[in-house]
Amino acid sequence: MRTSQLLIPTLREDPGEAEVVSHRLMLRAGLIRKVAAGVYTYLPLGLRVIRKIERIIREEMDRSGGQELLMPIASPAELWRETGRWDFYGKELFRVKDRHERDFCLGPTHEEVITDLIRRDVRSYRQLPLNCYQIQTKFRDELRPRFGLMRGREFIMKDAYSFDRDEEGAKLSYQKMYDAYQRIFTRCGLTFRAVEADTGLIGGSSSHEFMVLAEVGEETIVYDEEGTYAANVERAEALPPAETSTETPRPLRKVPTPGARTVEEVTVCLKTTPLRLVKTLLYKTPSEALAVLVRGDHEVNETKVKKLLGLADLTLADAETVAALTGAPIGFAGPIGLRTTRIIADHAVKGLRNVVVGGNQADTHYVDANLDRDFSVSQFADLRTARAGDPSPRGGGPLRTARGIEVGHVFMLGTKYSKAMGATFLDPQGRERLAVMGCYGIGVGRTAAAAIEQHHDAKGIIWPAPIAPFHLHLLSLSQSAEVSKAARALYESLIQSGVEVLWDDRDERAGVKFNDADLIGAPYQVLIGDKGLAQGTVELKERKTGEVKRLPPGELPQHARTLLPQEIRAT
RNA sequence: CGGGGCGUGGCUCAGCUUGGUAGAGCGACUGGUUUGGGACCAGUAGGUCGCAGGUUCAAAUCCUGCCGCCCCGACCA
Repeated sequence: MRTSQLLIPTLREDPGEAEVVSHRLMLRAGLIRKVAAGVYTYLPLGLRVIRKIERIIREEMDRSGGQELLMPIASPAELWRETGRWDFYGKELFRVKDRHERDFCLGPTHEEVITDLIRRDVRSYRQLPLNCYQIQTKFRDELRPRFGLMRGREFIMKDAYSFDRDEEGAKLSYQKMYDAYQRIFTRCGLTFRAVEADTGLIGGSSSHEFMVLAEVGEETIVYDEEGTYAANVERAEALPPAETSTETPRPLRKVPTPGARTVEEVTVCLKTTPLRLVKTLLYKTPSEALAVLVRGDHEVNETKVKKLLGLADLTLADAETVAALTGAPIGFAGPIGLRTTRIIADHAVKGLRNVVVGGNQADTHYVDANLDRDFSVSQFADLRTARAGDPSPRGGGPLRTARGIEVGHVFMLGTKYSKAMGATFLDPQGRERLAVMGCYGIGVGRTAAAAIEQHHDAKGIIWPAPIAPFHLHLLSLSQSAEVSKAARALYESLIQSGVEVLWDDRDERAGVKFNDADLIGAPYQVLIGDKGLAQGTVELKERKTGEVKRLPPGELPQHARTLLPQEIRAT
């Protein structure tokens, strides 16, 4: 295509609203424009990238037995009430009313809609297994949309749903998708890692996230060097400490700790270490107040607490609640004499002796408190957040942490949705069985953003060839008749040989074209200028390395094809 | 939800403290000179200063409310 006829509004200056690299470059290179917070228009160049990614996804999904369908964006509240997610999903669900005041939502994901379809039209084990997918616009009213396509309120997502006769079959379906995802992100040119993940609002028994490793990633992952364990920190297991204290319990004492509210302040005040402290965090759940105990140097993992208790909602208690439970302001809560029965604790608390805890009285703590003698705990569990340096739960070396962008997520759903919605089929014996489900998502726009995060330099984007908007950017460097003629001929012959070429045929100075080409980031540039033509050559320049080859224009189409990835050459 | 910041031509921003005829650079358009890394000269067009109300002889500027956008935080007791 020709630049003079395409809408590619590149920006010379950095837009004020963009913070991270991918967002900035997408705006500057003319890929996207914002319509509202977290809502974007895809311009021609941006859409080409989206389509490239979608195409790779379709090929790999189809190859793995998926079949494409398309579900509506709007769905009625009734379906969501059946699974309880009309309430459970909370404020993130984009809700709308029709003219009759009936509730609808704009789908953030489509388990309800697909399960409704399957329960109506799939009756027999003969129709299973089934894997249906779609690439559709999704809506999530994010608490904080940010970073352009990285976290939008409206975004394009591939979502797939598998239905199997039994657990065994479901595992197979899951594995197929897991493998397909490996191929998809590899083909997109990404450096990524599959990690164990929390299942969040989707639910189900287990899941893996596909994380693109990048500094700006919103997720933290932990992993061991041996590669035996990698997980989202929300989920990462923390092993109980190997050692338990053998100290002799000393008598409990109440001591003044004026103004010492934080672990830091208390340790300074009492000249001790966080390892000898037990923090008491008070939470409110929809039904009760709850105390969670962790060692002073540890952090409560709220995801784990929610999961343990089956809660959708968990918030730290406000000052009022804290006062009611402890009789003290925030900062002095402790398990001794606390006005709640529900006290749960992290494993690490169990082996401690003679610890410091809050006194449930202003400016007061207890020292030499001991479990069972001075306070009791109704349940021990893994409730803390894993951190760098912890032993790997799979026995490998110490855990490390990294940042990741979640581009894909695969879930083993089990029968959560089929049960709630009655998606059953008849097995060979004529017995009614619940379909066993899985679901699998990929953020298409986020994948594009992640690719830019991993592939750019100071001048602009450096697209991996398979998802580049064009393979080659042809720059005619002057308006002379010779250059125009040669460029046109080359443009035609490149198209003939199947190369996707963007020809900058504008009446612009060479510098402007160079800068735009570097910004837009096609993997290769072809420069045609009067100097080169006088010697019978054009220049082929690799965007990534800046390496230049001079060759006669006639040889270029042939040569260009050899540079393109196998899968593109084949098309 | 809390805190902070911003909203002035297509873009980046100045002007606001101390009210008095709305500015710059880039971009666009016209003509000319240029032409291998964001040219130069001359000229032209383009803004209800986010919206509403208030104070004032007079408001981009002061006050109030609302809307939009960006960033940080959302409690580790």
